[in-house]
Order: sequence, then C-alpha cells, then structure tokens
Amino acid sequence: MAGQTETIVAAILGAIEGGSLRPGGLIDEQELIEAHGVSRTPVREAMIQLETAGLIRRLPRKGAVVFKPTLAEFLAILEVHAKLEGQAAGLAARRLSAAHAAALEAAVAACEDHAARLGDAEPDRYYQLNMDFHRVVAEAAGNPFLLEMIKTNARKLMAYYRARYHYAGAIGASARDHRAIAALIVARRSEEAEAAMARHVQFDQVTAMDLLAVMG
Amino acid sequence: MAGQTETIVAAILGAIEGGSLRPGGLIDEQELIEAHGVSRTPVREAMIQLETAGLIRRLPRKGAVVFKPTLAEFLAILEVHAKLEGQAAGLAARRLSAAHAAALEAAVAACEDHAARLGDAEPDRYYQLNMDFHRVVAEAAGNPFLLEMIKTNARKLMAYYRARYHYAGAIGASARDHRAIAALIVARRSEEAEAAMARHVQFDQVTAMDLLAVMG
DNA sequence: TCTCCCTATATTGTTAACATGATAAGTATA
DNA sequence: TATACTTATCATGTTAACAATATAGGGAGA
Repeated sequence: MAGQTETIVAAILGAIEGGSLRPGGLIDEQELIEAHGVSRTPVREAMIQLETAGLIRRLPRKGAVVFKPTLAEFLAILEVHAKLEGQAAGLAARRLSAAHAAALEAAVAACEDHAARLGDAEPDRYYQLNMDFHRVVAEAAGNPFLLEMIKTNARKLMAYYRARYHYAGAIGASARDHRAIAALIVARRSEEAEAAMARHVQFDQVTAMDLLAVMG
Repeated sequence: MAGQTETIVAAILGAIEGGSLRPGGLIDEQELIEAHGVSRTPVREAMIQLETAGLIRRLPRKGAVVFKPTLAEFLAILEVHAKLEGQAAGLAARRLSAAHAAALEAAVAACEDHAARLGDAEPDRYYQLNMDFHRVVAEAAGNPFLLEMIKTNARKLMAYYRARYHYAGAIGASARDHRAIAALIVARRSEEAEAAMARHVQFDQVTAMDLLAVMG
C-alpha cells in the first residue's frame, strides 16, 4: 500500500500530457480522492509536489489549476528552454553513442514520414513525434539534470507546442529542422547543432503571437 | 496561523545557506517539530517541497539529508549551471538598467575590496559577496524563471562554492573575473559576457577535483 | 563463537477529525 | 431597490492517532 502520492502525481501528469487537463483547467481534489479511493493527504502531497515543480498553481479558495503562463511568463520560459535544448543538442553532438544515433535517426525519420504522408493532418500525433525527437536529443546529451529540466520546462510550454502544429506548413518545417539538426549532431558539429536547435525551439515572435492568440 | 509549512521551508533553507546544515547532513524531523511547536504534517510538507526542488533527499528509514551530489552529479549540474549563468550575463548585457548597473558596480567593488584588503582571509565572507555578484547579474537579466533556476542550482552546488575560496589566490582571481565580466556587461558586449561568465562558473577540472577531494 | 530467526521498536505513509478563515447568500434597513 | 451586515457553509491548514513495514538487537541453536 505504498506510494499513493506517486500514483496521484502520475495520474495528474498523465492527464496533463494526454491533453485531458488543459492549462488553466481546474484539478478537482474531491474527484481525485474518490477516483483513487484515498484520503486528502496523498492528494494534497501530490499537489504540493506539482506546485513546487511549477506545473500547477494553487489559488487560495479557488482550487488548483494547471499552470497557464501569461505572455511574459511564456516568453521567459521559452528563452531559457531554447538555451537548454540548444545545450542538449551541442552535447549530443559530442557524446552521441551508436545506440542514440540509431534512436535519433528513427525519431527524425518518423517526423519526416508523418510530414510526407499526412502533411498538416493529425497535428496531435505529430506533437508526440516531436516530443520523441527532443527527448532522444536530450537523452543523447548524457546529462540527467539537463534532461530533467528540459522535461519540466517542456511540460509548462506544452499547450503552446500542441497548438503550434495546427498552422499550415508547421509540421513540414519542423520535420526539416529536425533533419538538419540531426545531421549536425551526427556530423559532430557541436556548436552549429547547438545554434540550430536553439533557433528551432525559440521560434520567432510572430509565431509566438499566433499561438498566444489561439490559446487566449 | 497560516503558513507553517513555509516557515519550516525557510528555516531549513536558512540553515543550508548559513552553513549550519552541510551537504549530507541529517535533517532531524523531530527537532524541527519541537523547535517550531508544530505537528509532523507541516514539516513533512516542507520536506516534500525541498525534495521536489532537489535540495534534499529522503532516504527510506534513514531520514532526510541535504543533497550531496556525487562526482558525476556535481559535474552534470555544473555543466548546466554554467550555461544558465552565461545566458544571464548575456541577457544582462542587453537589458542592463541604470539601477542594476549601480548594483552591479557595487557588488564588483565589494569583491575587489575584499580581495585587496583581506586577500585569502575570511573565505566565507567572500562567498557571500560572490553570491551577491551572481544574484545581481541574474536579476539584471530580467527573466524570473532563469533567476529561479540559477538560485536552485546554486544551492545544490553551494558546498563546493564555499570550499572553493579556501584555496590560495582563489578570491583574487574570482574578483578579477567579476570585474572583467561586469565590464563586458556594461559595455553591452552580450556574447563576450556570456562566454566569460560561463568560463568563470565552469571552472576547470583540476579545480573541480581539488574541491571534490576536500568535500569527500 | 557464529549464524539465523524472531521479536520489539521506530519510522513513515495514511486516515479522520478538528479549527480557522474566507466567501457567498440572505435578510433587513435606508 | 440597493447596500450593508450577519450568518452559514465550504475550503484549507493542521493535529493526533492508526497501520504497516523494515531494521536492529537479542536469543537460541548449531
């Protein structure tokens, strides 16, 4: 009967990543209690963990909501996130193992395949492929702390990433970026890989404004 | 009677930063309960927060200990930390306000003053001045998320930073670095400031090995 | 004397109940 | 009719007690 808090945390994280809990969405404490048959404490502890990680916010007497960054917060997180993803790509170029190289190729190929066969259709599925690509790069960097930070930040920006692929041509452009970045990593061109990844993540302000318009 | 958890968190953080709680040191739950006259829950919640932030570790049946990185962890954190501090310096060079410029000059001057008047003496006091310098730069970057990440990472590396200034000549070298970095920031030479700060933070492996030898 | 097993104890996760403070609703008065 | 005050309800932080589990220590047997 150990680890009820972790179960709740996993459940909430799953709901956030799965998209059933959207940024700004309320997390019903009572519902979680009944759904998992536990008391308030494990749920409460799970909330504290997620709040500390910055993934939810507990508003006084309003309940907990999934973190939904303001425009300023969004830009601030993105600024750092782009840097970290860039570092990951740069390190991956220096440390790429055979296994990671294979995984990287597979991830890029999957993105290209989606773009070629489906075009702009099924953006949510491409979102998953995109996640895979970035995860593989971060893992190939061989720095667990960097990986963890990237994961957490990505979750905060998730809703915007998701919305991104609803724009015409976005998926094709993303897949081409991925191929270019992967080529630089495989070629061990660390600094160029770093710069290319940072550029890829920190998309231009016009795109950012588009997304913010959609997300409200 | 609100905010007992926060009180406990602040107390532990203060003890860590003050140096009375060293990395690897045990955090006595019972002691905190008695010292603050609270029950287990607020203490427990404080522990969860600090563990999520990565500042402490809760070992099963061994109690909670202040996070003490292994060699591999230390290097991994430092690798990311240097990047983030570098970014902060680069952004500060672009965004420096008059108020921050004044604060920066004061922080650097304090470091130089210590080096000139005290030399290698009172390393723990210089440690505080060093913290001030890095905090000012991070604040001048104008990115609250970046600031928070740097703070948390710095706390994890704290013990090593502290030990660093016990080496002959370390304080003088640090103060000179600070002056050079500040000059680049004031001159708005963003990329050079970023590179200089990254180099300053990610000290060479020889130094790292020295510190690890001391810290065990 | 050494090893294995059993028991006692202590730590930790969990529960239910309590206390407090805020918000909302309803009523009364201007 | 609108506003202000009072009351009731609900959310939330906190407490104490309970339950389960692992570890350590002691005793017994080889």
